[in-house]
Amino acid sequence: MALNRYSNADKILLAVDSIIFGFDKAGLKILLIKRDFEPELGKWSLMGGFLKEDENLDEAAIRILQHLTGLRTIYMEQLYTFSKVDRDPVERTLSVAYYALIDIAMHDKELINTSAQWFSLDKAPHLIFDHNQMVEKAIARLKRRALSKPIGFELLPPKFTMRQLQKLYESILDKKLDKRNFINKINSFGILVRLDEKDTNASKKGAYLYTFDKVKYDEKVLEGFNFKI
Amino acid sequence: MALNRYSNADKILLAVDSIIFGFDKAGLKILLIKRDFEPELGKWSLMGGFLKEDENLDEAAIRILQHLTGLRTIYMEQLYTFSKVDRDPVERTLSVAYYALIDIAMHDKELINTSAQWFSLDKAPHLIFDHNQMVEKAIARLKRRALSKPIGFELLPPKFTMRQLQKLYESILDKKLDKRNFINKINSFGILVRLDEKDTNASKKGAYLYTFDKVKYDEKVLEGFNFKI
DNA sequence: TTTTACGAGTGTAAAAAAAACACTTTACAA
DNA sequence: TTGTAAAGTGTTTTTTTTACACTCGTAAAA
Repeated sequence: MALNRYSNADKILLAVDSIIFGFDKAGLKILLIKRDFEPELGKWSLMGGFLKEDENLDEAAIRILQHLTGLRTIYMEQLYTFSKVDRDPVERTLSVAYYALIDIAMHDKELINTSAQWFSLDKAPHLIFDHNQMVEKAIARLKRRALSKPIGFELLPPKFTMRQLQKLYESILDKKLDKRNFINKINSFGILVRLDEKDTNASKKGAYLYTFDKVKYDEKVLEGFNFKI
Repeated sequence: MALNRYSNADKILLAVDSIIFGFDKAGLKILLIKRDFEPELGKWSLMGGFLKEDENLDEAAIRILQHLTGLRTIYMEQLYTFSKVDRDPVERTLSVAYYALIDIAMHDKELINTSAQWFSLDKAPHLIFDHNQMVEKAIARLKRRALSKPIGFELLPPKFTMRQLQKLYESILDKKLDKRNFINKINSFGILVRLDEKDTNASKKGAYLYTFDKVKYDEKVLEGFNFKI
């Protein structure tokens, strides 16, 4: 009886596809790869691979990303499982989408796959299968996340200016923010530490550098906040 | 090459398990079933079954629920995919969890499976496998949902009193609310229509009955709101 | 050497939203 | 007629959010 229940059931291929968000001076970007195998050879796609019998999904997502790009990302989170019957023309395949956050400048040297490329969100090409839908869902999730938890630790360099953090929020929320209100709000969370150093890349006067107070940052990640701005 | 990519990959069993939330006078409940097959025969479990080759996950979730309980639910939503390698002792199985919302009184007659039973959240038994973890995640999701979108259409009878709606929010958020503030807030969304009828079940004076203005309700589901209360 | 240009930094007042709060009404039952 | 139990109803206070403009410091250009 037990064996029947299980043995009657269909076994199915499981893909894991990841939306890799990166951030640099120019804004928020996603990492795409040019497919080097059929079907859809030469088309752009998310980073993806198949789940193995002996690993869980989180492990697969990390393994695939590492293998395809060399990147060891800091933050990955499961997004949604896509299951349309004909989503993959070759064979019935479900795909569990993950999204990841990384600081582009920091990890650029790790990138080993030359067919991988960063695209800003508005200039990204059409993707294979249902990957565009996955990206949309990831953007929506990232937006919600940015409003309810601190974000940036994974996307910014270890030291960053207030304007970089503001720009990050602006690219995620796709909306200009008032700089005074932004600073006041961020400071009210107590997750930043202002250093005595300044960054003079972007201005002659120089801008204070900040780091995250990781303890308070992690507290806020757990408890959440209301970033209504 | 193409065939290789796919044919090297492992195929895996996919379960679909559903957390069914129901609401009645006594509060928020979940529907559990006593397993009638091994392993874990006789233990309590979520409603579950296996995904078939020719259906997508949403379809499977609906089919399984209908088959096990007779219930035709109004609202189902994918929650998360659980993938620990040894989560099912019989065989490697992934499970995609769904959660559903239904009005208990309305659908009680549909319930055909006598081993299915409603439990209030705090009195629910230990469940098999990782099902308790699924329930926790579903409760957290439902809470977030209640704060960002109207909820209740699927859980309440067609006509309901303001106190029933408040009680629903209170059981989801697990927190007492002030009745005047609640009414003011709900009214500000404009999703309710007050009828001339009164319900005298709970009080001698009788309480006004309301219905949802489905058009405005659906608008608010789409645009979301901030129910900070 | 003075002027210009550019981003950095800073605080307050007005408006909106949320929270706190208590008494009256109704109708049935005792 | 009196007691009881739930329904209904607004205002004030507090908190949060928004709007808004000038000075500072430095490097480059005049």
